[in-house]
Amino acid sequence: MPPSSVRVRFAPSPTGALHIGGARTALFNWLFARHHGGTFVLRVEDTDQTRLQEGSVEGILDGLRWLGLTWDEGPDIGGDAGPYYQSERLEIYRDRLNQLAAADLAYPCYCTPDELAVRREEARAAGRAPRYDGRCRDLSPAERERRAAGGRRPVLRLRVPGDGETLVDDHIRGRVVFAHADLDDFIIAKADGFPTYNFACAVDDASMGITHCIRAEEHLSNTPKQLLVYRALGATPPRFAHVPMILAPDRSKLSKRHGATSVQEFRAEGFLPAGLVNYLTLLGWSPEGGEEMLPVARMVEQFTLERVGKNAAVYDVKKLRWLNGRYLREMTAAELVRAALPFLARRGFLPGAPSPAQLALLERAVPLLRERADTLDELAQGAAWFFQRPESYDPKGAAKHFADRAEARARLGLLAQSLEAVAAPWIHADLEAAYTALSTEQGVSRGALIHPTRLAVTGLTVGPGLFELMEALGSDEVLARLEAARRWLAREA
RNA sequence: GGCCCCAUGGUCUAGUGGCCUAGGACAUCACCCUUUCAAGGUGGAAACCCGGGUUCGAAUCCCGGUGGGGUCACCA
Repeated sequence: MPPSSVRVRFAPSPTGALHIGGARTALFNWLFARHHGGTFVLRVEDTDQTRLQEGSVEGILDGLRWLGLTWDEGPDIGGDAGPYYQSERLEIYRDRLNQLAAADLAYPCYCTPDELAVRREEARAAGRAPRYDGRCRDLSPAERERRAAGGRRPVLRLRVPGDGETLVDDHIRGRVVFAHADLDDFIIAKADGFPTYNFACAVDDASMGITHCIRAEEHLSNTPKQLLVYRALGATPPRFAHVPMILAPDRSKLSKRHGATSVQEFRAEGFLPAGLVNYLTLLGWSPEGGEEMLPVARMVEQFTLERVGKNAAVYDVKKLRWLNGRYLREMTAAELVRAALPFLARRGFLPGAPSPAQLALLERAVPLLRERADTLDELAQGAAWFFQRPESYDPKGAAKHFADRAEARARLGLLAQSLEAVAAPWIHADLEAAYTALSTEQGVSRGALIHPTRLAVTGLTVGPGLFELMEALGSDEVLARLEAARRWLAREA
């Protein structure tokens, strides 16, 4: 793909974790940039000093990296359009602010937040739109001076034309018209001198040469304001594309009470970056061929804004799990071992730094385990029998397969005997042959041998194929567990 | 409440006036496979929000209604 002039950005505010909605927005921007051979810029929108959260930027960058969404310019790597923290771009805003004030395109407003809040409430109560009433709009220089002398720090408001309208030509939604009458003179600089979102965003997108602004739909109604800023500044706006929101299963905005919402949480639950990325891609976008599972390269190749839908998508963890499970099953045993290690350690099955022998053991178990796991944590969970001997036997299973204690004990003894005759290291085919022979010899079904064994060895009634399981565990361990089960049966009899 | 966006099965979606007896995927149900559980395979049930237009013909275009969402901060 030839390099192009496409420049897009993801501009998170460091007030928390990387939310899946934000991750999806970042992903679409990234996909768009990569598809067009353009540039993906990361910019930190930290103009609200009161809402900064310790470690948030690191968390967000980390989440993005984990997902594989690499950026070409950003806070940590710099770039020609820097700095990439808005808090470091104050001189730029100051300059533009002065420019607008000098041209009387913006004016100082001395109303306090409290006064504004009161008036807003009054308006709301009276059924009127809670908009700024413009009382500082035409203050004379003398009046301004008087208020300033009174100790009031003004904010700066953009002078919005009272009539006319602003057209947003959205790449996804088409032409959306906003009447200026519905807008008010919004604040572009706070009393502390920091710019507000609508101003900083426009200034930065313009000065950073952003060509396409791809963001969540919640920003659509901000767009006319930003367009007004561009106009006042005499700058050319980017092309806008507002992607649909991601909603919770009850169609409300996604929040904590809906379970995992941040990328970090999904990561901690054992989801794979490939699974999450693939799922997120399918939320609001669909490939031409309709395939569900796409490697990143294919997404990049296929991604266009034309195929982004308009309706909000309800996030469905079931499908995420299904996709994740498919990616899990596509990994090699070695990759899976490495990925599962932290989860195994967290459950106390393995030390954080396992020995080569433990690793080798694990590599034998993982192919068995992954067939019934959709996440890394589920895989770890399913590995319990592998690392620890059963402390008890599943009650329902015991009621069925250990009903007659004496008989079960005898049968397990018989089983142990014939297993001892199988040459170590065990191969599952040999084990199966031994079971088949014994079942013929004893005149019982294979199941009558298999089920009690499984219960004795794992304590469970469900799990991987018994013979593969025993092969992975090894003769010493299996025999020891069989013996332990017989002792238990003797005790319980 | 004002403004704005949206509307295909439970969920994600394909569909851009005839190819639609509306396709795919997840979930669900049944069956098959089978030593259990999964995985896998096969099959089933399941949708164009409603009402008006336009048109020979509408899921597709227009209008209205309804419903959902977003936004109206010195947050982003």
